[in-house]
Order: sequence, then C-alpha cells, then structure tokens
Amino acid sequence: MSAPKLARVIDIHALKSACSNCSLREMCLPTGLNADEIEKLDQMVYTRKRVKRGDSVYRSEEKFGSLYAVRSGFFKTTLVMEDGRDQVTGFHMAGDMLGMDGIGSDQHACNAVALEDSEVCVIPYGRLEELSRELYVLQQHFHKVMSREIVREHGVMLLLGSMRAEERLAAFLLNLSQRFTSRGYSASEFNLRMTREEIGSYLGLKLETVSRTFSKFQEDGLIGVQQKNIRILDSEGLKRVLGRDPA
Amino acid sequence: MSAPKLARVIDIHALKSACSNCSLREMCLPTGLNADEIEKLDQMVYTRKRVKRGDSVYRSEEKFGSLYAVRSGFFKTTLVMEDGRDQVTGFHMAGDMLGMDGIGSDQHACNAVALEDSEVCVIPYGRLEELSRELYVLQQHFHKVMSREIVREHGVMLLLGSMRAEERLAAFLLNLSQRFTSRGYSASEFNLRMTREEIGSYLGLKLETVSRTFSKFQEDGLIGVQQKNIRILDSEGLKRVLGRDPA
DNA sequence: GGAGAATTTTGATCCACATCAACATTCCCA
DNA sequence: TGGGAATGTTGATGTGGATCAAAATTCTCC
Repeated sequence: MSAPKLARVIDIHALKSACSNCSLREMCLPTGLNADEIEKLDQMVYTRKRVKRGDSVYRSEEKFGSLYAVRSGFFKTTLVMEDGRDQVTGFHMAGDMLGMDGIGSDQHACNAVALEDSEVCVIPYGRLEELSRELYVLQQHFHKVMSREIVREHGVMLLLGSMRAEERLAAFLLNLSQRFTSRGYSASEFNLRMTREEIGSYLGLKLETVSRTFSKFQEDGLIGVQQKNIRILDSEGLKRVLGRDPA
Repeated sequence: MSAPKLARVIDIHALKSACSNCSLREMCLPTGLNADEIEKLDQMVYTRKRVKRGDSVYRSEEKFGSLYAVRSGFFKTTLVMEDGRDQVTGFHMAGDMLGMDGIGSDQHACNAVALEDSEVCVIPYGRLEELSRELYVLQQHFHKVMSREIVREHGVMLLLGSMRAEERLAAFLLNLSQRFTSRGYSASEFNLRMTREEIGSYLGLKLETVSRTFSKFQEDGLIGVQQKNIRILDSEGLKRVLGRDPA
C-alpha cells in the first residue's frame, strides 16, 4: 500500500450559499438559526476541497488549522505505529466531522484518507471558535459533536475489548446500516467502501476472519454478501448475535 | 460485585477561592487569566463533592448537568453491556475531567466510579458554556481537553486493536508512569489503585493474563511487583517491549 | 483481632482466531 | 480492452490468551 498523497485545495468560493442550502444542514449544522446567522456560517465555510480516492485530507503530525465536514464520499481515519502496524480508528461519511483530534496539541493525531472520491467543507478552526462565542446554538452544537465522538469511541473500545469476532462484525453492520438510514439511504442494502482488511483493522480482526464471518452470516441467512454489496436480510438476527452466549 | 451507590453531594461552598489557589491549577485550568477572570472561574466551581471508594460520580443514562474535575483520588469509567459484561474505558486521576460523554445526548454514557476515597469539583455545564463564551482562553482550554480525550481514546483503540498482551501492559505501565510524573509523583514507583481484573478489562485481557504478564516482566527485570506496588526498573526495556517483533 | 470475602498467583488444558497457503475474482489503468 | 495487481474466499494448521482449577495472600469490617 503506497502512502496516500495529499489532496490539492480547490477553492470553490464561487459556489454561493454553501451551508444555507446544503442538504446536510440538519446533519452538520445546529438548528434554530435565523437567516442572518446562517449567513455568518456561510462565511465561515468559504472553501471546499475535493479529495480523490486514496488521498488524505490531513496526515498525522501535520499542523492543525481546520476542521472538515464530509460533504460527500467516504473516509477512514488511521493511526500508524512506528513498526508499520496500522489501526483504522473510524469510518466517516457525509455529515461527519473530521479533524477534532488536532485541537488538543495543534497538530493532527491521525490520517484521514478518502476511500472514494469525496468532498469536504473546510472550516477554519479560528473562525469556528469566534463564531461559537457569538452564536450559542453553534457552540452547543459543536460541543455535542465532540462529545458524540468521545461516546462513539467508547463504543469501539467496548467492541474491541469485550466482544468476539461475530459480535464485532454484527455490531459493525448494524452501525453502518443505522448511519445509512439516518442519511436517508436504505437500511437493508448498501455498498461497503472499505476492504476486508480495513474492516478487520477497525474491528481488531484479520481480513480472513472478516471474510469467514461474512460467509457464516450468509449461510445463517442473516445477510447477503456479494463482494462489497451487503443486503441485511435479518437485522433482528444480527442483533441476537450481539450479546449472545458464546455457545 | 455489588452496584456502586451514588455519592452524596456535599456542598462545601464555604471553602473560599476554590480554583484560585488550587494546586491543580495548571492541570485543569487555562493559563494567562488575570485575577478578575480567575474570580469568575471560582464562581463557576461552587461545589465540591466527596466520593467514597466504590461510589459513583454519575451513572450511565443519568441526566447530564455537570462536568467533574478530579481534585484528588482515582476513578474508573465503565460501560456495561446488557448481558453484564463490562468494559473499563479509562482510569482518571487528579486534574482529569470527567463527564464529557454526557454533553452529546444530555445523558451520561458511562459510569464514573471512585477506586479510592476521592473528591471532585463540580462544574455546572451551563455555567461553563456561558463563561467560555466570555473568556477566550477558557473556551480554548475546554476544547483542548475534549480533543485530548478523543486522542487518548484513539490510543486505546490502537492498543486494543493491534497490540499483543505484553505490549498492552507495557503501554499501560508507561502511560501511568508518565501521568504520575506530570503530576509531580515518582515515575518509577507507584501504587495501582485498580485490581488486575480492572486492568484486564481496560486492556481487553483476562485478569490471569495480566497477572502472568506482570510476573514475566518481573522475571525479565523490567519491573518489581508486590501486589499493588509497582517499581519500574527498566523503562527503556518496557519501551522495547512495545513495537517489538512477536518473536 | 479474626473470619470470611476478595484478590492474586500459578498450573493444566482448550479454543477462537491468527497464520500460512492456494486459488478465484475483481479492479484498475496503460 | 487486456494483463497484472489488489482483493476476496476457503482450507489446513498453529498459538496466544482464555478458561478451569486450586491454593496463597491480602483486604475488610464486625
């Protein structure tokens, strides 16, 4: 696997009214803003950036300056150990916020890599700080977004620390399904954007185990798998796999 | 293990100047505040709470209202699955902030349990929001604290997803040592406040494995163990265990 | 201060997942 | 559009850490 190149910044400032008519408004913005306030937000997000499959939005240790709202596409975030082992720490889709790891030390603490051609809204962090001092709902929203990231990671720790392989994969599929649903896509059929190896890295499993477990779920009639295409046939069954006795 | 009882709130408002002369000032507060601003902070933290060993500061699903700065003592945070399995998601000592998991959904997402008699400063969240709109350095500081929690959890995910038992325990000991150091305690000798089972839960290992690995480190001359007392004899050696070839 | 509970250590055995291997399929771009 | 690389599947075997067990030690609190 070759090191992803950094994406070029493409200023598409010309696009008017970035946030005000963005379809992701209720995913990534606070509600209850008046026209004036939304105008301010539009000015905050004055750049978008296209990121080609395999390229990074930011890389670990790079200076931190902006947050990135995923506008379209799909990302993974990864940590790399000195000896080369790497760990996928998350998968991120439209409406998700990237880069909050960089605030604490003023440099990024992971790599954010596009898994398909994608687009992000660049949110200069200084502007966000300023505006969230003015707009209470923005402050509140931003804090909630950070808090939810903490809670999400708690969940992954539970998964990695306490679940067996089948439970991990079931939890993973149900989580993906739920996130697609909340974005208006089908809950029961979707295409994976990541490889078996990336899923394995995220779940603390080897790719062979991921592949075998997919096959087993298929045999059991829980899902239909055809390469990257997943159909969830029995979501209650998947839920039963979670928290089921090892037997 | 019986369910920890909730701690009583003890208003010790009478104590003057909570923050302004707290020894943890540089751990838990922003720097660069003038006397006036520190006075404001003092008014934000108007309650402390004693938490007896085994009691909780808050429990999962409880309504969120405040953050808690650990003033003294030692805590664990835990998640519990429906089937009873539980996962320790962190250990927290003086200067650490607890409760940020609750902001996103307005209810707590884990349990915070004292591992020894402890004391926390209660920070009403609404007051913190208000003040951080006024005081830029407070806003900045709070965002950094949240971001660092995200990064800490990234690290745990790497540990749980990619490391073997010895590496996990070495990383754990080095991390504890570093945290004691930054609080002015000895880097090379300390007492564990948690049981082998709690360490195991945090590291995704069984208590027997934790115990065996401690013994092995002792045989290898890396550490001295006597129950909860740990002496680090060869921290370079411990670092070498991390990122060493399985062989 | 002593009895019972909780915690820790160590040994023997087991098993879930890793590893190694071979082949099939799909993707990608030259 | 074809060929090589990347990805995915499945089987055989190995092993790190889990599990089961028993005894030693240390708390805890009456």
